[in-house]
This record gives sequence, structure tokens and C-alpha cells, in this order.
Amino acid sequence: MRVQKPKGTVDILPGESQNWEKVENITRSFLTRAGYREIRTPLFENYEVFSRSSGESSDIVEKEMYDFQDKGGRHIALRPEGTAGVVRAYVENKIYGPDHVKPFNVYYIAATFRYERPQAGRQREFHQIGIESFGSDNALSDVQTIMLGNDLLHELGVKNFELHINSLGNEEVRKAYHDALINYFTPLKDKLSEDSQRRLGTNPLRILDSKDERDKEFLPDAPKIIDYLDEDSKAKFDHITQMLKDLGIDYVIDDDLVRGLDYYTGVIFEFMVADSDLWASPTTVLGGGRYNHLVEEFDGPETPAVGFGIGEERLMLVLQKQNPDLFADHGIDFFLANIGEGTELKTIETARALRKQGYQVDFDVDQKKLKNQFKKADRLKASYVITIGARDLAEGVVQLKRLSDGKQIPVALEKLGHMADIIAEL
RNA sequence: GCGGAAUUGGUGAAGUGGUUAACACAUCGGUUUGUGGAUCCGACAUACGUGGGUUCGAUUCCCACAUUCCGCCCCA
Repeated sequence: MRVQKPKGTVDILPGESQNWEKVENITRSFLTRAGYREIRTPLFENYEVFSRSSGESSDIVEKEMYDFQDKGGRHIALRPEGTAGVVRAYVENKIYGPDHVKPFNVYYIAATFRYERPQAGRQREFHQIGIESFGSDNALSDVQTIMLGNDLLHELGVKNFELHINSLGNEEVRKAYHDALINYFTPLKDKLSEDSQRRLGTNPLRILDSKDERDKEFLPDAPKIIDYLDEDSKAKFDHITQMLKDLGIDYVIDDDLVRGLDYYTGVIFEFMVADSDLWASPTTVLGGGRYNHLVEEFDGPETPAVGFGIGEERLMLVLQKQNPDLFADHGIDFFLANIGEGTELKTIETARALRKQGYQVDFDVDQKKLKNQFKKADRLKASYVITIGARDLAEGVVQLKRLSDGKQIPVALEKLGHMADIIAEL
């Protein structure tokens, strides 16, 4: 049988997988220090969990969802984003109850699925790193969320990202702004690109984001969301941006910033990376915002919330380019080479003992010639080779050799239990 | 969903309608058996994404499909 992975999926093989581990370990450590704990929710949910929260008319729901009927006739969907499932879990487990400390802060690193045409940094199965904070509407929680995104990217070594932020208001504000955009663009309809003529009917906000020159000339005079915000939203947005300024976090206010999901209600933001070697136009690596009504949508109590999601594949692309040192391959600590009668057992015993001391140790299970064993040690990028030979063994020693400079010393068998000391002497 | 390009061994690749598919790297074996990253010698594609067609004959021409990549839509 000739097998092939499904379109838009990838195998992450050894060599690559350790890079992911590295990024994920740094991320987990970072978020744990910030008081976020991991949540794991199902890979699939009832279809409605995603269709209702993301917006029935959003592209994600209309054409990108992996959904199917299971054998029990249930309409199931693979998660196309992380937030909805977490909100569902929050409500279903009654985490809004008094037993839980508020805000309730969680993170996840999870596989996510969208039926799309694959491209660089876009797959059908991909991974999102996300955080969500439930229970506070204070600007501090918005600022902290943005700050964590900023600091995490810095800690990982992303160099040239730009933070774009904007504010969407409540339901009424969005409605009024939506209408204003339609009123503005409708008379211009014939001059707009085909895509934007279509957007006028589906999602006029997206016209603001158009890359088509025919559209761009009309954008500067288009209505700005900021002029439609209510006083509270405006004051809060100012408060947030002021704090970012005080924290030394650079940002640009981006009137044209819109996000693909319907549930955002307040501040929204994207961290974008411009790298022409990677993408033709600046690409979002991290995006998020405030969503104060989603919990209610799931029949939970009124609960403000804010969060973000990182596209892990895109993050990896950027890091491999901008911080390759992070992925340096250091190889193993010891390779055990053995030669002569009766050295096999001593070899595997020594491997066991050294591993117990915390070292990465390997040896040649195929027992090839000494020369081949050394070659294998080189291939494994071993720092040291310990040669266990029958002649030496009779005298109670093994040979320890540092491969970088070839220096070799005999080591008494009894001392193998204290490898750190021996290496210090070498 | 729309438009474009690509598809030869483990890797990078050259190449032609017709008897041995170049070259390089890597790998494996050897260079007389206790020490590597050097040199030298040798081995290594039943076959050129899959299926069909044209042809006496196709890896080379045509068609379809698949996958990958690029741009758009959209998004992480």
C-alpha cells in the first residue's frame, strides 16, 4: 500500500521535534510564572460550540471547518480555534463558582484544524498556543494579556514584530460602525475591487484590510471605529494604551485592524512579523482580544474575558530564521565504545550508571569494530567517548576521551559513579 | 474557492524519445583485526509523483489526478 499523509499535514520528526519541545518548554515555564495553568479540552466538540461562537457567517464556519456526523448521528467538528472549547469547559465545569480563584487563567498548546489551501505557515492541521483569562474587566487584565504576548515573543527571541491594536466596542457600537461603513462604501461600489464588492455584503470591516490598490485610495477617508466608540470604551482603550506606553511596550493603533472571529468586544491586537523571506506581506503570529459575552453565549453568567492565540507553525518559522541558536543541536554527552571479550555487560552497565547521573549516553548495540564505534560517536555529536577495553578492564580502568581535542585519560572503574568530578579534571 | 510554478536515489541535483539515468554529498564495506572527524579503493535508482494515452519504444510528448511551493481570498 502506498501511503501519503493528508494534504496540509506534516510529520514532525526527531531533529525537528526537539525544536518544538524547546519552544513549548520555554512557553510553559513563562506562562506558569505568570500564574497561568494548563487546560486540555477535547480535540473535537459539538459543531455548535464553534459555529455559534465564531459567527455563522465567518469564513471559519462557512468553509474551513472540519465537521462530520459521528456514528451516533452527532454533528461534530474538529476545533478550528482554541477559545470556544475553553469557554465551553469554563461554563460546563461551573468554574464561575466561588470555589475558583478569579480571574481564572489558563493556557493551552493544542492541535487545531482548518480546511484551507496550504501555504508557508498555513496548514490544515496546525498548533495554537493560547491563553485565556476569565473574570476581570479591568484594563490591567487587557494590559497583562498583551504584555505576556509581547514578553513571550521576546523571551523566545522573535526580533522584529510590531504590535497593532484597536478597539471594537460593544454590540451597538459595532452595529453603528458596520452601518457607517456600508453607507460610505456603497456609493463607491463600482470602483472597488471584486473582492471588496463581495465583502460589502458579507463583512465590510474586511474592506479596511484590503491589499488591492483600487480599494486603498478610499480607505483614508473611511469612517474610523474610534469615532463610534462609547465613552467608556474609549476611556478604557486610552487607559490601556497609556499603560503599554508606561511599560515601554511599543504599539501602533491600527484603525483597520479587524479580526476574523465575531466574539471580540473590546481591545483587539495582533503581533505581526514582516519578513520578506518568509511572507510577501506582514503576517500575524499572535492575535487576540477581549470577549466579554462569550461565556453568556454558552449560558454561563456574565463573565468578562480576554486572551490570545499564537500560531505555533508561524512562530517556528520566524524563530528558525531569527533565533537559530535556540535550536542548536548539542548531541549526546557520552558514547561508550567497547572492544574485546567480556566487555559487553560492562558497557551496558556503564550506560545505565551514567544515565542515572543525568547524562545522555549511547553505545553500539550492533557491536561493530572499534573504528566504526568512533564514527558513530562523531555522528551522534558525542562530547566524550569512554572506551571499555578488555585489556584495560583487567587493570580496573577505562579510557575517557574528549572528542573536540582528542585528549584522553584513564579512569578507574570506581570513579565512574562521579563523572562530574572526572570531567572537571580533564 | 481562484491564478501560477514544481515533482528524478537518503540529500542536492544533471539529463535524453531508444542498448550502462551524469556528478556531488551522505551512507555502507574495505584499506589486515584497541581509537574518530583525512586520503584511497569498492558498493549504492528493477528506474525518474500516480494513472491513462500517443509511439515500434517514454523518465523524456499529451491528458487527468495527487502532493508541495508562491500569490489572492481568508487566517494563526
